[in-house]
Amino acid sequence: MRRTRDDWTEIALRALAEGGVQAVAVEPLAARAGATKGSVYHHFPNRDALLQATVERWEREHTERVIELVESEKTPQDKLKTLFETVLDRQRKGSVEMALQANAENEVIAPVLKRVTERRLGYLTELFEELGFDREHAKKRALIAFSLYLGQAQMYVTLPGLVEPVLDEAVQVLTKR
Amino acid sequence: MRRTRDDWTEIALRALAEGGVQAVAVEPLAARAGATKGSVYHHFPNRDALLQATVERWEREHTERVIELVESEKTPQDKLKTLFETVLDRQRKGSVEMALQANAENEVIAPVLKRVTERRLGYLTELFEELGFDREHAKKRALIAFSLYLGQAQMYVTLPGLVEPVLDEAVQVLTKR
DNA sequence: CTCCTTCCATACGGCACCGTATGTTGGTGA
DNA sequence: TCACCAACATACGGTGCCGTATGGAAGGAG
Repeated sequence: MRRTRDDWTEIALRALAEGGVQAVAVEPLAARAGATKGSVYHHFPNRDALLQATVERWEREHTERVIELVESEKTPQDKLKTLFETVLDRQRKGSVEMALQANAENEVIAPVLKRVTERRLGYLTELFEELGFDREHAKKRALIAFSLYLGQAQMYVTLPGLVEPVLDEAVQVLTKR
Repeated sequence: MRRTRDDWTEIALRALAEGGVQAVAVEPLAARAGATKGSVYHHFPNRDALLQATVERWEREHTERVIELVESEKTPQDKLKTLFETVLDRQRKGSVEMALQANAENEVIAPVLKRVTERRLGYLTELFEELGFDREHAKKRALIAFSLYLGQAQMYVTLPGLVEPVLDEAVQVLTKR
């Protein structure tokens, strides 16, 4: 069976979601794919290059996806709620997002995470401006909302089951002037 | 130079803060301490036992510390603000807290993290009850506040500098009914 | 002093993963 | 159909860490 570069990033992406950055390792991945590392090293110069291609693929494919999903809602409140709900859905089967957050200081991951975060903060800022906040306050709310998003995701790892019942309250708190 | 069990957990604690769970490794730690792993394995049966003793020491020494610090403030608002401010201080030199959060699914770390989180949520719930919320809403606010705490800490890793200006707003948002 | 326990160094084997070097195959164009 | 090249497999050496086995030093109890 022949494999392309994209095949490997896809396999790596799955491993990343399930086992974290550590699981993106050449030999285990190759074994899992029924191949040998000879194939991987044919497509990538080294492990970091594979990791980088993988997280950049994730960046392309998933960054806008959350925003698109959220944008399908009508009211800003519903958009916010949808945002937080995706947190729960995503974390269930293990998520790439949390795997990256857990390794935010990795030199390959850091720039990707930075770009994605800034993109999302920008979007959230617009959202709060729609809600009638001036730019300054909208920025602050956006940061608070995104921090809350991250925190909820983390909490879901530590103490699942506590997060769900709190979503409406969170949205209310965030949108109240 | 003779070393005690506590000496090793102290060294491990420093490594944990600076390099994460991965840095709590027998051989590097021994080298760093100017000893050999013979010493470590004399005091601990294996690496996991060292890690466990280390995080449990952290639990004993640092869990209550945050709460005590926060309790020194007068008004509930000030307490909340102090809570968020400690996030910033702590993260600067690398923190044990974030190292644990990044490895929340580690079987040694998970139970410790769970206990600490529940303890803090309990405290926060009381705090919101002081603020006049009924128990039900206080619980929700506590969860929101703690999620925000975690998220801010994580954001501080990814995009430092954005967090500071937002603290007052966060407190206002959280305490508004 | 001497014995005995505690503490530790040294030396070893083992595992998991990285990266390289080189041989092998299967498809493709001329 | 043959020559070539991309796409592998295989085999090897290297590194970092784990854990064990064993002998030696250092300090207190007698």
